[in-house]
Amino acid sequence: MKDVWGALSDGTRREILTLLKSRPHTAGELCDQFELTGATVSHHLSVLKEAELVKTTRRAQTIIYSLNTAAFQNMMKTVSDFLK
Amino acid sequence: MKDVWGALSDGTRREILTLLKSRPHTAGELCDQFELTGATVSHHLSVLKEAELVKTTRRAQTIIYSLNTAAFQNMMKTVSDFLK
DNA sequence: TCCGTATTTCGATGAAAATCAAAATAAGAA
DNA sequence: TTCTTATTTTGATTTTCATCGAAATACGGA
Repeated sequence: MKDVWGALSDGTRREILTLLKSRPHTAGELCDQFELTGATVSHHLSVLKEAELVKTTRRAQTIIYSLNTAAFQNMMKTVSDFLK
Repeated sequence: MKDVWGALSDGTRREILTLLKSRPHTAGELCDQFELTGATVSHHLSVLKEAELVKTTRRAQTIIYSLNTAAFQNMMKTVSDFLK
């Protein structure tokens, strides 16, 4: 049950977000970018999903992950409000 | 060797930053706000310092911690650039 | 120099998180 | 329904992190 800060604290998860920035990816495509097992990448994806930093849609057997830009906007607002 | 995201992933450290938002505090004053030992709070302060989220000045025996607002600005810029 | 206060560093411990291999689930095709 | 592919879940292991008590350091005052 991770919040957005916890989700961002891991380097692999930040790399995943960077990949998703260019375009949506399937779980398998993301997997291929790392020297990690599918189980591990799937775990990171679930943390990102829990924090609502990514969204998913299913197409046949594949699950497509994409950025939830709203979450980033919220984060910026949080930081911006903090500084006031 | 924690970065800004790692530093923000801990709730106690975020509370420390909130306290520092109102005014600078000595290490001892910050300590008094938590049910944690001085050693533990000192550890959290060192993580925040490493991430450059706080600055310190020494006055006699006491060390005064204050927010480094520039780091927050940088963070906002990073997130903002990411979304472009 | 010796003492007291403030803070940090060290070494150990328990809890949380990352990771893997293997089993389970989901969906479409044969 | 059985097979294949894509992905997740489970259970175990390893690694990282928060935490503590005790020892060490830094500084100013007597």
